[in-house]
Amino acid sequence: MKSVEKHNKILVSATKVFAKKGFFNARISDIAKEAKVADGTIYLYFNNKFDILISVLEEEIGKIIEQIQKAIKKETDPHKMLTIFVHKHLAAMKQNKNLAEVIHIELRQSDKLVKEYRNKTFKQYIDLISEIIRLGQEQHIYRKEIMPGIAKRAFFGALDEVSRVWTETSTSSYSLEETTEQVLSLFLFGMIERRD
Amino acid sequence: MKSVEKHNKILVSATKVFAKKGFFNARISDIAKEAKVADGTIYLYFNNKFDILISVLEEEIGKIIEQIQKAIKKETDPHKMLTIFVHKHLAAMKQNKNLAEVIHIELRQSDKLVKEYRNKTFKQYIDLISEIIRLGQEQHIYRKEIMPGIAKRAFFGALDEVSRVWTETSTSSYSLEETTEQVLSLFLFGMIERRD
Amino acid sequence: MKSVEKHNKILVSATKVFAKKGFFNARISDIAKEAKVADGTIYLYFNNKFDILISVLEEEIGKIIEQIQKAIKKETDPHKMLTIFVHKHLAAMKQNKNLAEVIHIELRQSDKLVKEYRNKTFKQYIDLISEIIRLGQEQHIYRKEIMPGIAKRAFFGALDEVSRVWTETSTSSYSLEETTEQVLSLFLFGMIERRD
Amino acid sequence: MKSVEKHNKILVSATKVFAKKGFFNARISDIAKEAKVADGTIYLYFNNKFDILISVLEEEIGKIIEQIQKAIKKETDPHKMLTIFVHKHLAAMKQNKNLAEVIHIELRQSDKLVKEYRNKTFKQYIDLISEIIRLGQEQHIYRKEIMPGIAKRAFFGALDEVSRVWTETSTSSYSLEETTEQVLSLFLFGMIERRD
DNA sequence: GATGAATGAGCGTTCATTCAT
DNA sequence: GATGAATGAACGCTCATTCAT
Repeated sequence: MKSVEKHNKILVSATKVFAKKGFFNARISDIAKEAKVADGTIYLYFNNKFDILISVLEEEIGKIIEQIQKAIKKETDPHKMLTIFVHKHLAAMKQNKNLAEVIHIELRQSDKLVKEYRNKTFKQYIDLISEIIRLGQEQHIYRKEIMPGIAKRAFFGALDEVSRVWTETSTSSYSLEETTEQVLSLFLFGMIERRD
Repeated sequence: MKSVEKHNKILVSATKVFAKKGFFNARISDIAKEAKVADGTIYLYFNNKFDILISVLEEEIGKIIEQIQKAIKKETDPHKMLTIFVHKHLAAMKQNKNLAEVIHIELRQSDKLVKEYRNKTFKQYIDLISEIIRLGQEQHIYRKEIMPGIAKRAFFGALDEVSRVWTETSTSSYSLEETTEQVLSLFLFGMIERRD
Repeated sequence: MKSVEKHNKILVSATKVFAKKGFFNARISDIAKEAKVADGTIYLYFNNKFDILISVLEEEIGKIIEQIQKAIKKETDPHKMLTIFVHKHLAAMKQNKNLAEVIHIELRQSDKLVKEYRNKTFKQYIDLISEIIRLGQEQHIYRKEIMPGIAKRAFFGALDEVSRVWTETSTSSYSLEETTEQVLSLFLFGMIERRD
Repeated sequence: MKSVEKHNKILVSATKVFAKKGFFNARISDIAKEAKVADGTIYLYFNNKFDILISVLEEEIGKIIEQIQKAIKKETDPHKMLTIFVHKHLAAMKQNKNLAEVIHIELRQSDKLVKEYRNKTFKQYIDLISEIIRLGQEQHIYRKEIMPGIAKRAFFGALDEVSRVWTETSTSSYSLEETTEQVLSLFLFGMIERRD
């Protein structure tokens, strides 16, 4: 097995273990067993336990973030951009449940390094939303009263919490399509019934 | 000092320490020092470290949840109910930042007992939102296409993430009033600009 | 309740608790609860936990030892003296099972103070046996080859182990009389069948 | 060092420490230091502190018990069997003083697991005595009035207490041979002087 | 004298990390 | 590079003892 493959195998195993037990309850030996390597081998690829978590965040989550960012930057229509954002995000969360769990749980950690990651890479991701909103406001599609700095948080929080439904329940629950449609509809039109 | 007061002092200290370091990095001795009691004293009031976290969730958060639930149940107008919910929730989060941090971080834990709490008390809290939405739908105020089960999550997720702004930054940032107004406006009217 | 009575009540309670859990597993609060006093009260009557054990040994066991010593010193016939020793010892062990348990278990402790007690008071008790044997040898009743220093230990060890039967089993098992008779017969006549 | 050797080294060290301080006063770090390993290493070979004691009982004592049992089963003459039993037991106690101390002290513990060991393996050992006595009675060598169930206890108690003399005193005291001879003579012929 | 809440030293145990093989 | 036995720092928790009431 090539070095890169082993690095990745450990990362995927760590994601699985972190998802199941949480970072602090996960043991290096759990990850090693899951990856079918010796405990010591892990330290050939990562500096320490925390480095593994950071790597999961940076590499695993990073890949998804990058994908979504790319897909959006091809578009110019704010509506379509938002649609892509919502759909891709929820799809990724539904597909890779272990990673979703890690995002839900570990991204909140009070740890300095985790906060750092959230403030750098993850902030860029969320800021995509505010950029889209601003774009929409410039094109007079979105209401100018909306404050993008607050709206981006509301939007991401909604997506995050909504996607949790798939990691919580093993039963089918909501489909990806209806969830995407609901969230978009909610943020675009609001809840109020119009009679015009 | 009366027993109840000391119980409470430890709880407040624990909330502060958990907020700063997170549950797993918090030491019993940290909490003891913060509460100005001996390590052993803590065990006169709580069974173990985890029991303290659960108590923070159940007692401290519980109080706030109860308050909000009460305030809402006096109202009958869905709009006013939502307004109260948003305002009270954000006000509580802004006022008690330590507790807010604990909610943001620890409520996500993969631990069984924490999940249990989230599934019991906390679910009731979130379900308040779906009830209000259903009420609004019956009164033809809210669009019938909205699925309350998804909307409640989006709504709570938005509130939760939005309120994080106050624990993250020490600078003034957004005011309570404008944040409340923004979130309400977003969920009620959506982002799309109407020209009617 | 007079001071002396409380002192005694604690001692009896301690004997019971030590018998049940052993010295190290016994907690001061166990003894306090058994004696129906507050934890702190115990320290008005004893210096520390170990002092209680020593007091049990010295006072409770001491009383019995004294009784037996007195009864024997009234006699002059070695046979009768041995008979009294065996009977009284076994009777005491069967009667006060908690105390018997403490003798069985705690008298062995490697602790310095316990060893000291065993070397002082308890040695005197066991030395009663060697004195009786020597007396018998002088009167040409007991074989002169018997070494009293070894025989006294064999004798006491036998009594101690034999009496354990009553603390081990809740069922009736052997009676006091047959046990006394057996031990005496064994040490006096040995096991070999004589055909004379 | 092979795994088995280290396991054994810890066991021997533990026996020494238990002998000196007693189980409850012995610290894991004492045993580790004695065995020249790190504290944590002990837990690679034993589950917990108590497991070490149980292992000392089962493995160390077990070896001796087995040896003696084997040696006896080769014999058919009750007298010779008893002689072997006494000699081997006392020899083992005199040779391995640490183990002797542990037998003297820890085998009495009120702990459930210790009692269990005493009731299983150790009982078998003591029952060897009653079997020999019964055998002697069938061959009309030993008096039929002797109750083997009581005599076995008296016999073992005598041996146990007699062997204590070597762990108590550092001075030479009694030799192995004279002690063996005395105990045998005592139990076979009793103390009474015969004039026939 | 009596209480029992408070104390804090002390220890068993865990587990991330190292390093000889 | 890979292993996994060994390490030892770190911490939750207990409980004998104290002392203000």
